[in-house]
Amino acid sequence: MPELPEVQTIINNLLKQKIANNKIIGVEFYKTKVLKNSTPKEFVSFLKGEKILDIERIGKYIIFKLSNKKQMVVHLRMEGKLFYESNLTKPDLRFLMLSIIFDNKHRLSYYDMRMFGTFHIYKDDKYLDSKEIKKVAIDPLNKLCTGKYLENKSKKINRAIKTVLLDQTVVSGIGNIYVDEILFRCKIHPLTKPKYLKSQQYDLIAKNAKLVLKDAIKHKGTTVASYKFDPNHTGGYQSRLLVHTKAGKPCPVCKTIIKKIKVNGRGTYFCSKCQKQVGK
DNA sequence: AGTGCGACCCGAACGC
DNA sequence: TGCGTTCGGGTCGCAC
Repeated sequence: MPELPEVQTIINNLLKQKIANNKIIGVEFYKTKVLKNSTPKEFVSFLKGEKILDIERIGKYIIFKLSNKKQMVVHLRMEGKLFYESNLTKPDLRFLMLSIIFDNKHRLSYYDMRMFGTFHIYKDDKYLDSKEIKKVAIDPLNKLCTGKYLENKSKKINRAIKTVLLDQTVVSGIGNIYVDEILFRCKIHPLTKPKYLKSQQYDLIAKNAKLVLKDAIKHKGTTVASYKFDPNHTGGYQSRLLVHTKAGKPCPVCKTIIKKIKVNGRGTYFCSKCQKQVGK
């Protein structure tokens, strides 16, 4: 699932392919369900004639900065894919939602098996006031995302620490894969309530979040289901996962068999020996 | 205000 | 083999 490292990799890859500064000449629609605040007609007239100047990330949202102070905000949810390509990606054709066509004959195509992704369009930086972007808390890679910050933000929440770290209004960009990896490295049980965690454990969460997420970006994200950052490339971080998807396998630290439980409905992997639950 | 949970969606995985 | 059922994932919105 695209989380912070996957979204960042997709952006890096689009910019590397020099998507910027080509003029948009049209849009082909195959399904229109992903358009959230425009009709297809409005969407195409909004984009036509504009250029993508830059691409940024806010949490798991992708912000396309367009000419004439326009912005297109995309969220991939679980299965969304953005490919900059000269031809449509054949095996994925049945999941093709739309293609934005450029004057160099290339296209930015959106594929989504689940049709869960979202496209919003805004002018004059109004995306910053939109309800989806306003909710996004500090980025875990930000220097200001410290143990102290996480502690202050979490301590009044009476939910499992895993659920808290997945809450995008607490800290943004972390999803179900990386939260398991971060908590394992911190030796914190995913069901632990924030009030039972010490300040130094919050410091550890802040530190390991940066470490894991940066390392995952370095390896171009994690492919456990279908994530690809372009039609021919999957991520590489799956080979570095320590607990996520490892149920039944030995813990890389103590050889105890990794368990899988549900936390707030999410599949959760952890080592019951390394990650002891404190309090209830 | 904080919390819990169903809805969204449908291919893949699973069970019989 | 082939059918039906369940699962999962991020986020929203509603009920308590």
